[in-house]
Amino acid sequence: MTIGKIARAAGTGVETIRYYEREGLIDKVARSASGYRHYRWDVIALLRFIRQAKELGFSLGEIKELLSLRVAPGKTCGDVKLRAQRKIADIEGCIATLKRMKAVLAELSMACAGRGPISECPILEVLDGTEDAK
Amino acid sequence: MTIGKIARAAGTGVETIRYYEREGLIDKVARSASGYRHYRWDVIALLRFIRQAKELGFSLGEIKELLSLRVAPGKTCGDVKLRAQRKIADIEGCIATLKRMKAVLAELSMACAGRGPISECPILEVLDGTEDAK
DNA sequence: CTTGACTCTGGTGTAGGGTACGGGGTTTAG
DNA sequence: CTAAACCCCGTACCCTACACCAGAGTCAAG
Repeated sequence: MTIGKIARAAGTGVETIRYYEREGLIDKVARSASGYRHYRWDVIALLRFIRQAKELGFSLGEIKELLSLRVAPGKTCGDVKLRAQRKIADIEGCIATLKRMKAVLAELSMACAGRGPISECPILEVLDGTEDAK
Repeated sequence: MTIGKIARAAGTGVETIRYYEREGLIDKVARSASGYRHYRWDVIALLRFIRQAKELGFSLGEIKELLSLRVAPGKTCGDVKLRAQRKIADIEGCIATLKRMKAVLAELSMACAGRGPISECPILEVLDGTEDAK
């Protein structure tokens, strides 16, 4: 399996695979005499793993960590679970921030009739910060 | 008011102000004979406006748009309100995505006892995608 | 007058997650 | 045998919102 075939099979780009190799997410792999990378099938599963983890919000750095757990001696499910729970907490923090932003925006939007001139728009007034609307 | 004083007063960096000027968020301002930028007090309010809007999730590009609305002829509150509501929708989309991610992670986390060896970790198994866990 | 704090310009660097390009060598189908 | 389709490497570029730096000029206090 050359890199192009692996890429097509995993639904990713060739450059992406080389990038992951550079970043250490994928092991350096055997080369043919002419320098072509030669992959085994299981790399496809690995690439899928990476994509799934990315979709769950893990960064490539975190994914690298997750992958290294699999081969680290003495590591247990608990280590993986810890990462998952930390990520859940991250996501919750993110959601909370977004909700706060949304609440403020909703309030502003409410306060604005949507007609009248710009100069009297309560949204812009609050953004101007002349009255503190924390 | 030189740029440094404005920056301190507004709680931002000097570079930031010059950046905003380059990006067109702040008008080019009068210069002294030696080329120093010379600001009026109301620029502080403008910088505060930008910060508040950023905190509500508007990008600098969107903020520029908001600012240009203020001086555009014939624009009404409705135009501003529209932007606010679009941003609310953006944020809702973002929250929905995060909630989906969180739900999947929570489920995985639940499924993992947190003991046992890595090789049997249900989290890693699902990420591996051998069984489709969309 | 000197010193230190400030300002100017233009260019570069940062992080994240890649994509694109250019100039080569290789493999494979016809 | 040849042309298309691959592959290699290194580098540069995308985006955002700045931060940092060098080298030079300027301003205010002592």
